[in-house]
Amino acid sequence: MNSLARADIPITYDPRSVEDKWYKYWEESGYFHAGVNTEQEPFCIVMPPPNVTGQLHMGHALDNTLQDILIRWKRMQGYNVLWVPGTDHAGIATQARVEEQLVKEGKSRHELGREEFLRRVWGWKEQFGSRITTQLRKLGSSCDWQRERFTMDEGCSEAVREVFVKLYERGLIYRGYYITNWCPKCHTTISDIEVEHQDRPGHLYHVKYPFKDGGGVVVIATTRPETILGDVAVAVHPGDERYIGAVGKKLILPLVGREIPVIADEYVDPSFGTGAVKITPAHDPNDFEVGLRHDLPQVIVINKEGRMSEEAGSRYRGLDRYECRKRIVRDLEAGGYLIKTEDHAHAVGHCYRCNTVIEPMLSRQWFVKMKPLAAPAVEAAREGRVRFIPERFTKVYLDWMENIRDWCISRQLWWGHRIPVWYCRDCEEMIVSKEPVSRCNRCGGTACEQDPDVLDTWFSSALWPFSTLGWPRQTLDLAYYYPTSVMVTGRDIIFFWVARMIFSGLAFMNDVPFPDVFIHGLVMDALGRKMSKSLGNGVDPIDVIESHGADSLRFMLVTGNTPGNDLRFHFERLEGARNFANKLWNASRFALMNLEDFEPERRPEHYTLADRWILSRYRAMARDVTRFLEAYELGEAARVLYEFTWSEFCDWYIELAKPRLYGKTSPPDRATAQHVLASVLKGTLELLHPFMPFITEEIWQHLPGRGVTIMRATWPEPRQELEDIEAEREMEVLMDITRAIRHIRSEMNVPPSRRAEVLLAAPGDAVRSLLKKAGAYISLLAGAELKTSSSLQAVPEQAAHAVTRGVEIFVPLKGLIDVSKEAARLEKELAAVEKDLARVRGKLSNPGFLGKAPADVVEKERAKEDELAKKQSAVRERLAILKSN
RNA sequence: GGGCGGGUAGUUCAGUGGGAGAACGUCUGCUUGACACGCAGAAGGUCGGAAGUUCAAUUCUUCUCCCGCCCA
Repeated sequence: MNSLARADIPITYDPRSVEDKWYKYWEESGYFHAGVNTEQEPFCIVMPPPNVTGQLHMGHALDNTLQDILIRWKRMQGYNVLWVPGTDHAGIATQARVEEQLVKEGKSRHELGREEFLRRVWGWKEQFGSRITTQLRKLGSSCDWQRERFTMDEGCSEAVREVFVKLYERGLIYRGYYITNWCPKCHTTISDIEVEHQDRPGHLYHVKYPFKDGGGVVVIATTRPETILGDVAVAVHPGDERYIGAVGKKLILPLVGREIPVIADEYVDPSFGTGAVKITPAHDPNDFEVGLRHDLPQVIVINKEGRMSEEAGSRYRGLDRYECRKRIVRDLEAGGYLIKTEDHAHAVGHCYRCNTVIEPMLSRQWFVKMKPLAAPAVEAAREGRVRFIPERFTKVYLDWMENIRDWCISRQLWWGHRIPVWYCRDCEEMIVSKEPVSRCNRCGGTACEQDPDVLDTWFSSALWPFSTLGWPRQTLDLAYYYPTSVMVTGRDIIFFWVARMIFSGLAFMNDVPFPDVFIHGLVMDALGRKMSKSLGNGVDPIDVIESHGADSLRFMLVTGNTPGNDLRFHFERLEGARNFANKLWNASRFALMNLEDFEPERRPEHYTLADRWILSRYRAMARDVTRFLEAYELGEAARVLYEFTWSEFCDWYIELAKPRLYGKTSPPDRATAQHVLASVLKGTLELLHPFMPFITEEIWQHLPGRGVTIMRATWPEPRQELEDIEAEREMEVLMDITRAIRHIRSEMNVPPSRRAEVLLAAPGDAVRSLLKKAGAYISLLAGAELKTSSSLQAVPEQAAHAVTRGVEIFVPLKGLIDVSKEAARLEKELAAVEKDLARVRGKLSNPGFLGKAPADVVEKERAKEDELAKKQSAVRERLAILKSN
């Protein structure tokens, strides 16, 4: 099908009838698939894996649109392009969803048992695992589905075990009894960065602790009085004169009666509260550290349910921690211990998953020792081997990396990679092994049990850039595609993920996983709020795709957005993108309607000014698009395409080409117009393809001289020989004059249907010959009958007037002109000209400007002065004539 | 408390050491042989405030106010 009869092309673009068809074609034709070819330069991205049982949200849509743009662009540039897709097992989130299901059935996971529970989760994964990948296809993501990976597939699991064992052998993984962040709802430990600090109103309770030997009290201030039950000391700053005599003495713990010492520690901030701090090593991270330094006992008074434990004593045990707080406060008051209660806002840690208040808790956990791993990762960023775009995120990354704390990696969950460690029940030997252990290698006993915990989900994601390429096996893919080319992800997971991939890559591949990290912001709702389930303000990308098309969604997400900055979702902007798609569709429809007898092989003999102009503009646009893409300025690239297509190609070139295509000039001229129209449209579609893959393919397939797919078309290189400065300059003049006439017509209410006589006085030879050559453009686009001369013998009195580019324009309007209205218009014009002129002359009379500004800038100002001065006198003369009547 | 981002037309946002831009909205006029998801025209801004550097600052520096985010 070389062209379509007019009736076959719908007047409005309908993405629904187009998108699925092309995606299926691309995927089935294997156009997304890549393989090693050492003759070619690779370009590789691994997709940030979405939650396997989740569904596509706007963040994914943005992230994958940006990746797909880079991927499609590089593929057209001739790189060997691989985009690896995959999904994440999302430990806590997925397990929580399945547990919710169980609750509905009136069961718990413990009733089911580990094995049965895991069967249920895998079933859940099977049920929903293809939902998000289907949705990614609807978006147009051109990833290699033949290489789709899952963080818990066999290869990734092997990588996880390998890394765990290697890190353990290098002494970088240890097990210890430490304070960690416990979520009483999720029933697991979480790492420091999974804790979200939110400012909450609370109280600061001042409580007096009496000395054992009579003689006074020490007043402490606390926000968590319930932890008094676990106090083992009171600490003061060593330099605090208020407490010099107290250090070393014993206090009696209120309500409990336990003897506790007053100790001195640098950690205490003497300016906060009373300068005396109660120490609860089992329930506060700072107190824990103090406890270690002073060899204090650890008294656990809150259990894993967030309730008071046996140790809390009979009066309090079993109470919820907040219930207990109330009772303690009452009891302190009754006992005369409570001195005062102040309002006090403070940051409280919440679980990032379920928003429950985190309980610092002592327990035995596995940790990664971070300092040795962080050092090379810091180096890599400092030396520029990893570059963040935008650059400012380097600092965010470095600040975190340089102050990093050990990473708690064990989770008290069942869904995830089980920790590859076994314990011998007989001799308590600990065996760290990649393979299952059934026999103790010390005592030979056969009662070996695997550690019940699983690893943090991010432990496996950290390996993603190389585990997906085959590691720990030394595959060809790994050798060819690693390091990958760029990581595209949101600013919210720089710590969680990007940082961990970087140190993991350095530790196990001896190289950074990617030289560039392209960071984007978050997609907010129209009011600038984060989209969230609880607010119900999320916009479903699939709904948007069904109503407006994936191309519109993609274009909307990418335009007007700068790297790293958040973006608001406005329905109006989506409509704008949809309108653009429709504009492109109709421009193409117009072209196809006029290309029926087009012979692509025949070279044009003579280009018109309009042809030379649009080809030159097209070249500049193609150059800018590529430049912007290279700089990761995707929004700017899209803007340039939008403006060229709409404001230059459609508004001017197509309009100028119409008479030629309608056969009103000559057959060869019609062929030339066809040639330019087709080639500019084709190139524009190709440049636009990474942004709007579906519509561009649909149109491109109808164009003469097409190939198998636009995906494999060659990326248009800006051809230098198309540059034509003279044509651009001349067209600017013609366009300005056209606009000036249109303006007058509109102001003077000359109906568009009426052709107006227009007199042009052009004293300059160059302008006059241009008008002679291409005045027809003005006639066509301004609906004017032109009469041109170097000067007018008889200036019409009844005429509207304008001056631009050294040309005086008169639109005679006998009987139609309102003299006072026209005079007012000209007065306004004159004022504007004189204001400009005064500013330009101010500059030109400044010796500093003349002496120091570059010559071309001065020259430009001089030219401006000249033009403005001429305009001023022309407008003045015109006013004089009007007023003399 | 520390760091970062933003403050530009009614709204949402681009952008830049030398003439303030787009989209949407508003106003006016148009069934012009691709498109009313359109065409043509217009109105609308002391580029948050102050000081400094410069011949020249919306753009660079400092201070300051407001909004948002991250970290402690």
